[in-house]
Amino acid sequence: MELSNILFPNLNKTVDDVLAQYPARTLKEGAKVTRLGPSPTGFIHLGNLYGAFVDERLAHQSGGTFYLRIEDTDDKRYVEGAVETIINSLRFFGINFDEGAMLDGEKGIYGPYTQSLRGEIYQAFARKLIEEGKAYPCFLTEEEIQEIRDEQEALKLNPGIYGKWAKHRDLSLEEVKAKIDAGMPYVIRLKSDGNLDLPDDEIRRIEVMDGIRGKLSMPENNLDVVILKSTGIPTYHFAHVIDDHLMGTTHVVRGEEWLSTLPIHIELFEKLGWEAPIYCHTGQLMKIDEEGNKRKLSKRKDPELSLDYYRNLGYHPEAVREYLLTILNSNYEEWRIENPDADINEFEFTTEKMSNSGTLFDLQKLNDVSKDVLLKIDAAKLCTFLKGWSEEFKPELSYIFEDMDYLEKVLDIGRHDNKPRKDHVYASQMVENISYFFDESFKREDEYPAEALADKSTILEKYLETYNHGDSQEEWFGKIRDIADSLGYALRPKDFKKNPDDYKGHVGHVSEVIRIALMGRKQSPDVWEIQQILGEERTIGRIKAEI
RNA sequence: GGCCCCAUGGUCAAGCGGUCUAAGACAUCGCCCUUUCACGGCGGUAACCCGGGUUCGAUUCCCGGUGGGGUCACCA
Repeated sequence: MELSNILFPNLNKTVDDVLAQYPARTLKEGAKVTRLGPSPTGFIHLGNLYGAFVDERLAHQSGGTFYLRIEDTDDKRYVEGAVETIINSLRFFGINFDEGAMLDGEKGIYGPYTQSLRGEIYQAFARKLIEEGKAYPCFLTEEEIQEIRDEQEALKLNPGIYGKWAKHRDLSLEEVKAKIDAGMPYVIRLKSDGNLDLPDDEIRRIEVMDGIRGKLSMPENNLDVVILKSTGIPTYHFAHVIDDHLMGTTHVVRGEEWLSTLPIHIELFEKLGWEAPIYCHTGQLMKIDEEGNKRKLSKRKDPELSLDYYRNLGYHPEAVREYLLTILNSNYEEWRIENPDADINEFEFTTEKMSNSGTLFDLQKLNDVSKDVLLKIDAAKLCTFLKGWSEEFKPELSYIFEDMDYLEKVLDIGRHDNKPRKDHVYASQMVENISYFFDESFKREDEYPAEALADKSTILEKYLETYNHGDSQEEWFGKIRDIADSLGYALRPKDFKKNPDDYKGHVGHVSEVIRIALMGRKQSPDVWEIQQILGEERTIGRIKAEI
């Protein structure tokens, strides 16, 4: 009896069967096939988005294919509904898949696109490797492996199962059979040809051209890594190699944390007789916290790293997209300045222009980018965006959306001048910014200026007396100047600054009184414009209330 | 600790041996515009990690160090 039959008694699928199911892709010149392979933990973070953007751009810019593969080989981590979350989150940011796992099943002929459904495929290849003597069953228990590790540590050797430490490498057929009959669990390990126990200059090195980093040189792999777990499920390493080959991936984009396992993957490709895809190892994403201190974005649990964090605050997806592109490709920002209105798709994204060192996530930069992005979005769309955000995160703010025409005017204040206002940054900031436009949220936030406090009521009374809602902006301000003048305020701030003793204050203080009465704050866009939107009734009402 | 990646101002970064008394953007500071704010304009502060080479000449190439990061699982 063959070893492979003992190990895979019920496996009918052969490698040839599998290969026949996966024809090579017919791609036009230069077309790239990329993939996103998230594990379904239900947690997507900025780093995933960052990588996904690279994948998406590379594929769609070249007329290639971008597909979604669910890498659920770690059963402990599966979270219900995670796939939907992944797809929806990415869609929100404008990233759509052409193939692979979809909301309504699967699309494409290279499936199944969920690794847990591909068990026989991996097993078929594992069996082939065993038949060729390139892999073997290993019965080492957790305790035994720990003992090996301890011993290696004591000897100051690199830990791991390799060389003479790979004790089950050459088990006889009988030994294997006996252990299996005894019910011992086992894994399948790669039988690595690598040898690192050599003088430095004799160690074989692998050389790989990385799409982002250029030439990479590192010692070959020597570890007998697990390719099939005792459950028969493959490890990431094995699944990656099999899937990306079968599914015709041309470019594998992943974080630099994978760099150190690259030799494993290269050996696996060699053992299987396949050509490896082009690897693109991106730098890590880090961040600056609110206090301005820098800190690296830690692994998975950092809530500030969650995409939801930015959704919650209400960043517009276009803004996040634009920002990510500016840190993704060093020449993007320049291009954007030269082509302020060009479609994002017109920018030619290249891996060569990608930064290969860790990038600090800069919230201030995001905000700055966001201001410009939001300026280009017309008010009606902003309303829709704001409404969508509110419905999801701030339903209590529904009163804002009762009159969408009103909201549209509010959001559009000062946006069409030569020097347009850039008040809008993100949704939660916006609703806070415009809160005084709604009686439900209008409140006095600032104090009246000391210079004009004594005249407050007088100013407001006079303002009311002469108020005419139909006044032009010039007429309107002329009246304020009259009030200021009659009460002893300088008409020009400079005069007041020069001779502060000659005046109570200046015209700015007078209009500040009006501004606070109307808006409750001393900073706002142009008062006249706001009054036009507020309407006569509400304007007069607020003035009266403060007298 | 072994191995690997990375290294220009506070941040993101141009630069790929001379054009660098080192670009730009964000942040910051000052001035201007101005009835506030925002916008905008002008200007300022601020950097090639260190040490050796190679070279007529190094920010740029090589080596070493230092620093930061990653990785050493039946997780991805």
